[in-house]
Formats: sequence, C-alpha cells, structure tokens
Amino acid sequence: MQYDFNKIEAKWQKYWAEHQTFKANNTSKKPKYYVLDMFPYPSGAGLHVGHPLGYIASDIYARYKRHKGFNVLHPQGYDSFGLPAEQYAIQTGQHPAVTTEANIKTYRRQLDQIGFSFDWSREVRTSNPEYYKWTQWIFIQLYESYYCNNDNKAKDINELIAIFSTEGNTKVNAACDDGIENFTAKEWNSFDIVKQQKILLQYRLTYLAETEVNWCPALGTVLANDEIVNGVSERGGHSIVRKKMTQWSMRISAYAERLLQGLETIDWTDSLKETQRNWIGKSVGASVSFNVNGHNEKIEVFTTRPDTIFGVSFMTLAPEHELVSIITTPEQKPSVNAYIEATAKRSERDRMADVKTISGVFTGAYAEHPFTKKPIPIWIGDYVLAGYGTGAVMSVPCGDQRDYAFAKHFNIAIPNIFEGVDISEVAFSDKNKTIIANSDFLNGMNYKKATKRAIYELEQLGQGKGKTNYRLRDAVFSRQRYWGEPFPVYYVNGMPQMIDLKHLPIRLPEVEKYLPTEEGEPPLGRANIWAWDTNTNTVVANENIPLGAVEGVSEDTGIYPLELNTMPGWAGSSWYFFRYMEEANRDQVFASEDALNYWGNVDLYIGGAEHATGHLLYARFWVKLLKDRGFVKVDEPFKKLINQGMILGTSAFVYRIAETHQFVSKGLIEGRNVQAIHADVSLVNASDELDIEGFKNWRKEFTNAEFITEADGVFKVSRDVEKMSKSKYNVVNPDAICEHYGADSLRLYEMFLGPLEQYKPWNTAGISGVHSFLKKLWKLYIGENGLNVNENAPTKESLKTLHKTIKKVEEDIENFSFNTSVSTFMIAVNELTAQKCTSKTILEPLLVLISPYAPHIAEELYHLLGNEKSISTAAFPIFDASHLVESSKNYPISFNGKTRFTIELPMDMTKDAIEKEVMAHEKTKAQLDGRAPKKVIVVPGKIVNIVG
RNA sequence: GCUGAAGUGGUGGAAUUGGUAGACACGUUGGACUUAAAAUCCAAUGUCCAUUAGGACGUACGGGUUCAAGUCCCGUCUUCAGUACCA
Repeated sequence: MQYDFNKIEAKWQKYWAEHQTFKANNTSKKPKYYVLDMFPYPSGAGLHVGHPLGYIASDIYARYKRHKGFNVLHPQGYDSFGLPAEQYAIQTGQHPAVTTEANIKTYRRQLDQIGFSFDWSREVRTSNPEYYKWTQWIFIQLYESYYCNNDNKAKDINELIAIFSTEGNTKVNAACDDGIENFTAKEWNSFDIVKQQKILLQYRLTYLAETEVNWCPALGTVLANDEIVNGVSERGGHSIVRKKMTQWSMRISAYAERLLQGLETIDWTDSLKETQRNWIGKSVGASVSFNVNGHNEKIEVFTTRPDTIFGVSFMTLAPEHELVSIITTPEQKPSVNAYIEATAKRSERDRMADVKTISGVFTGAYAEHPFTKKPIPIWIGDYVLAGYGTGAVMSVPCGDQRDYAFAKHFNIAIPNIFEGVDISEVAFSDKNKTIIANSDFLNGMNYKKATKRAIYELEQLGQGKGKTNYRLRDAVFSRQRYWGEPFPVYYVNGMPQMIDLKHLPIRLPEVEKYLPTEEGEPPLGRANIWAWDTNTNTVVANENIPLGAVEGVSEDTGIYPLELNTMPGWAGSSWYFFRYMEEANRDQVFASEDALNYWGNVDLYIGGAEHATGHLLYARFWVKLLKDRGFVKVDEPFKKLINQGMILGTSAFVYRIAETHQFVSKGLIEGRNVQAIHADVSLVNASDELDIEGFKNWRKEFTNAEFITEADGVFKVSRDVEKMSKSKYNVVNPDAICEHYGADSLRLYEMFLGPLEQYKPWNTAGISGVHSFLKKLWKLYIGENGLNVNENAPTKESLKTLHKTIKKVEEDIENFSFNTSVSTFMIAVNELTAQKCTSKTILEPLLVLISPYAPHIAEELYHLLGNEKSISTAAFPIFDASHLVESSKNYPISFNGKTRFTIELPMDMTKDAIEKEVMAHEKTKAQLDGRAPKKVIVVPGKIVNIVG
C-alpha cells in the first residue's frame, strides 16, 4: 500500500468536519487554553505560502494542548471590512459584500486543505451586521464613558453629569481636551442642552472634535498616525497633508500610563514591548510658563530638564504656534510670515528628510525669565513641532544639541551652567554627570536634586509644575469610506445622539457608487435612505429631513441626519477575540458572562509584528475600557504573543537592453544599458535558467523578444529576495504544493524552514526532504504485505529512541522551536527503521507525537493500527527516563581543552568511580606517549577533564 | 543618531545553564538497482596538509576571562527591523 496523501488528507478533513472534532466546549472540567491567530483580511489574491506559517504554528500548539488534556479554543474568522474591497468596488461597481464573500470562500477552501483544527462554528466576520452590531455598541460605551484620573478608570458619563450639576467642574480630575473652561454647578445648570453636550464631548472617551488630521487626498480619507509610514500612506504610498476636520476621536491618551504599565504583566517579545513603549513615549519633566513682555500672554513649555532653567537664553515656538501672530513685532512681521509660508509649503516628508538645515526667525518679542526676570528673545523654528508637547520649548543651548546648533547659527548667547564642562564645541547633555553652576539656588546640585528644587521653586511662583508628557495621540476614528461599520449616531442641532442598543445594528445602506459625493461628502452621503426616524426608530429616506431640523430652528419631525463617516479598520479587530468565546446567543450579547469568565484572556496569540502600534495597542485600549465598565474581567487581552516572521519570495529578474526587445542573460550584462524586469518564478528552474518559450508566451509584449544566451545556450536570470507579492511574480501558491506533496509535507516544511520568528525566503526545492520523511514514516508502519506493526515487546533500544523523542518534542513545542522537532522525527524514524521496530508500544505513541505536525498521516496510521477514535483524543505520551538511566553514555575525555579519546561509562557512576576509571585510561595513554599521567577532574553532569 | 535582533559549511539551519561545533535537510560527487529514466537505497561532503595513520586551522574581525568560549567580558565592522528634530 502506497502513501496516497491526496486521498488520506481529503478523507480526514471530511472526517473532522463531519464529526466536529475540534469544536470547543464552553462547559468543561478540563483546564482551558485559548490559542488565537490574527484573523486574515480576505484579499482577492488568495493565500500564498507565507500566510499559513503562523496558522501552522498555532495549530501545532493547539493540537498539542488537546493531547495534553486541555479544553482548547482555536477559532478563526475574517477581518472583512477594508480598503481593497472598496477600491475594487469603485473600479468595477461590484458590491464589496459580494467580492468579500467570494474571497472568503477561496480562503476557506485554502485553509481547509491545509488541515487546520479550527472550530469554525464560532467564525466571525467583522462585516456581518450581527457582528458589527456589537462594534457599534462598544462605540456607544466609549461615548457614555469618561476617564477619572483619581480612580484611574473609565466611569459612566452620568456620574460626571451629577458632579457638574452639584459642584461644577473645578474639582474634577478627568481626562479631557486642553483648555477647558471652569464652571460652577449653578452655571452648569443654567447652560442650555447644546452647551452642556459640547462640554461633555470634551470629556467623553470617544468625542467629536475639530482636529488637525492626516488627510490623504489620493485615498480621499483621513488616516491614523500608525497608518502613515515615512510621511506617506502605508497603503499606496500617497502623500499626506495636514488638515482641520471635524472627526470622531478615541481618547486613548487617557490610558497612556495603564497601557505602559500593562506591558509589564504580559509575555511578549522585548522588541514589541519596546515599540509600544516608544509609541506611548512617556517623558517625565515639568511644564513651565513664561510671561511675554508687553502682552498679557503666557508661553507654556514642556521640559525634561527643569534643572537647566538658568541656562535658557532664548525660546523657540513652532511656526504654527497660536501666539506667533499675536506677539510678533511689526518690524519682524514680514520675515516671520515669509518663514511660516515657507514651512507650510514643505511637506511632512521634506521636513523629515532635511533635519540638518537650521532655519528660524526672530519674532521681535521677549519673554521674561521666571527667576532672573531677564528678557529672553522669542524665536520661531521648524525644529519645534506643533504636535508634540505644547509646541514651544525653552531653549538651553548649553544642554541640548539642537538648541546649541540653533544658537550658534543665529549668534545667540550660550551661557554655561555646568560645573567643569567645556561647551565650546558641543552641548553637554549627560544627566548623570551634571553639576549645576551659575544658577542661583541650584548651584552645586546634581540633576536629580536640581530638578526637584527647580519644580518646587516654580510652583512657589505659580509658573510651573511637575508634569509627565506622552507622545501617544488620541486616535482619529472617522473614515470617509463606504466599506466599514456605520456609526450608531444621528445629529440633532449638530450634536451627536446615540442610537439605543435595541435598534442596532445600523446596517450599511445601499449606494450606487462607492466614491465620495461631488460635494466631497463620504460615500454614505450618496445613500437615498440614510436618516434616523426617532418616531419609529428606523432608518428612513433622507428627503424626509426638513431643512429646519438640520439648522435647529423650525418644527421638529423627529427625523435627523445620520453620521456619514464609517469606522476605521481597527474597530472590528479590537474586540473579536471576545466574540469567539460566545457561540449560542450572539444576538443577545457581545459575549456572555459565563463564556467570558470561562475563557478569560487569549493564552497564546500568533501574528505579525507589523501590528505593534495599531491593532495590538487599540485592542488593549478597548479591553481596558470594557473592564472598567464591568463588561469583562481581564485587563490584558493577550497573555503571550509570538510574532511569526515573514516568508519572503525569491524573485527572478531578466535583463532587457533599454528600449529594445533584446534580453541578455545575467552573465553578459556587463557594459550594457539594461533594465531589470520581474519574470514569473514558475518560468525559472532551480539552476536559474529561464524557460524561454514559456517566457515568450507569458505576456503578449514578450512574444517577439530576442534572447542573447550564455555560451552554453542557456539564459540565466538573477535572483533577489523580496516580499511575496503578485506584482513581483514571486508568489508560491499553497494549492500547488498540497497537490504535489500534500498538506502534511507543506506543514512540516514550513516549520522546518527555520525558526518561527525569523524572516526567511521560500525555496520549494527543499520540500523533498520532509516529503521523503513522510514516505519513510509510512513505510515504517505499512509494508508491501500490509501492516508492519504487532504486539511484540519493544527492544530497549527502541524504547530509548521513543523516549528521547518524547522529551525533545515536548521541549521543542513548549519553546516554539518547531523546526528542530521536525529533525527529531526524522532521526527517530531512521533509527526505528534501522532497528526494524514493529512494536505497537513504540509506534503508536510516536504517531501521537507527530500528529500535531502532520495530522492527516498520523490519523490514517492510527486508524490502521485499529483505533476507532480520532488521534486528537489520544493523550500525549509521557517522557519516561528509566530506560535512559540504565543505559550508558559516551564521556569525552579532554586534555588541555582538546578531545583526545572517549570512553563509555554508565550514567549512574559516582564521581570517584569515574575518576578512577578515567585515571586508568590516562595512565595507559601516558605510558604509550612516554610522559607522566595528568590529574583527572570530574565535574558532575559535565565532561571529564584531565588537567596538566 | 537612538532602540532592538542577528552575523556558524555551497544553501536553510542545529548546538540545554560555557562542555565532542556543523545535528537534520537541501545541494553536490560516487556507487547499487534499472535497457533507460523516475523512485528508492548506500557512501562521501567545513578548509588546508598528508598515500595512509594522522595533523593543523576553523562559528564576522581584534583582544580578554576560563581546564574548556559559537555561547561570557571589552573594542571594531557588517546586516536586518523599528523609530526619529520628542524638548
């Protein structure tokens, strides 16, 4: 009987589906374990071999945990809202829901063929109304919450309203917009409803505000900070401009400290935690306010070095700073305006690329030093960023290199306030070696002491206080797109109103076109039926909205406009891991209390590191909100996280002589003006030789191509490793691999390729190794005359092979080094084959070890051994050392660090006995060499040494 | 610039807390089987010297600690990733 992998794999995939083998149970006495993959966006291109890498790893772990007696939740779903489906819709008019559905079908077929142990009964799709109903509900929870800094948690906004109406807001310590006005209870109660709502918006955890956003004209939408890479859009690489727009935002900044602290409690890689720490960007220092001479204005600055306050010799404002236009003197106005105009013209990217050029201009105004009362010139310069801190700095040229360079360039004084430090060439910024001088009451103090004292003195003056600043900005939550979650929001008198849970979901309306409207409204502005009727609590036609209701003056029909924006891609992915926990009552709850309590948090999460400052931060934020408001018990969603590395493609290039149809083989390009063109990797063999005829037929434009080959007549391509992508023609499809070698080969090979977390190029050539291993495995069990397995007692040797394999494989899985256990299997099968092992006592447990990696073949052989049940229900074998202890081991004997000979000694020998034994060897050897014997030293558990 | 990770044969990669460097696989070479090919099996395969026995050198580079270093320490170089006028 041959190893017919196609038949076997189809058979067991069908069996698992029919028997719901991997269905998780919400009530079980077994300990729980939750293994989660980052769910895919179902793109039109389907899966390539890089996509399943993480899924295979998590699947191995999930299957292993089942063998270990855990009740495992291992679900899968689709992050099915997103830009590509919408852009395809704009081009073709095809509804995104239709293309998404088709793509999901392809994904599901491809996933099924690899043999994953997903519990599909719990599938989620973020674009399903039954799912996004609860995304809308969470949005409302955010809206109905404010963040209390005293209790360090989010609370019901009604509690805040109660405080306002009894004591005003002067004692409230809550996260809110900058520059909020103070009011008493009496004033609050006298405000009209619109004014009250406006104030409350400044406290809510999701709020509507006119903010400066990253507008991408090419995509016609705003983007969050994490969607911008190197100053251009992550998707498409389009340019970004800053623009003021009224948008929904998420007050994630309220959670900055908790998001930072929470990192200490979770098992993620250091680099990923570091990335989040940098993104949150905590810095401790002080805020100081400087009075502007001749104006009733103050300049607020943030500094991490209040100890250097006596070194301030000028101040710098960002060109966009609001005080610039107020304080600039008439003489300086022309040059200041010219400078502002010049910086505004420069794109974000130019500004970032060109950080070396020093530029700035004097405003003509002066501020007053808080202690010396001396006048300090106020400059503007684009090295100060409007978006960080207060957009203004106190410049201490002797202690900061940027200030130093600026001062040198514009000939501003550089007073030295450091003891025993030469600042004639560069600034001195080593905090640890700082001793302050020329600074009045700070003289002689170190950094720590001086900082404390400076803050104290500033507080006495009422001109400063200790402050912690975070780089983390609130996240813009509105997108001017069609294919996303609609907001459960309508507007009365321009103020947002939430729609009650019982009327959710608010479904996406039908539109004719998916582009923004001619007036520049988001695509939902095209919907004919997109208004909210508060009489019937339904979505109705827009034309029923009387103009007056919009303006807030005339008679009220109870019909109001709905929000036209949709939510960003990260909305649905910020809570989906809770949704998998619930299977029965999904229309009643986002996840039931029982389910949430049972499954708790995700024990193991596997996915790409590119989500470090997006999804992984937002999900943590939403979970903390849900916890504060009592909906979930966990503080962190993902206990352990592993980033799988990307599998790269090996692209092939052919060289064309510029502006001709002539192609030149790789070895002959020297001295020719050539351009490299991607060739489809399927047209190139393992020796980098191009299939010329195939290439001609590949694309029409190459039909008449001519080829200049090497002397031996072959045409060689050059190779390069790049990200796998359709446009680079380097994609390897798992379907073809499964067909040729089987899913088990694919699974083993992806693991065998290298460490899980590493980036590595795909090379199909190597797959023959793991494939022939599976054939050998099959042969070990099945001979020409049928089953090779019997009830014979195992030999000691075979037991040893089995037990060392159990030990190694278990260690490997626990350490996520799946690549080395594939080698371990190969060694085990080779050894057992050499031993002619036929004992079921050995061969059955071996299958259980292998089954997480190659489940189909393991199931089939397990079945052929006479087992009725699926191997998934079998227990993982236990490592038994007793066979090893009795056996012996080779001890290398080293001499001056160089190994001379080895002797075989029993493992349970005492230290003295070994020394005696080795000494005897050494004496013999010494006699042969004609020298005196050396001393023998035994380190228990280590190697035996002979010391000269 | 800063932060993090990493540099091991022709290639992908092994190597527990410092203890036989190169497991396992690919590739290559030779052989067996075959009319032939495929498949399968066997052998060799870090470099250099040597007919053999054997020896020397070897984990980016230069030092150091140690009986013993791919692993620890100091310095240098290179690559990858993230981040950046962050006050």
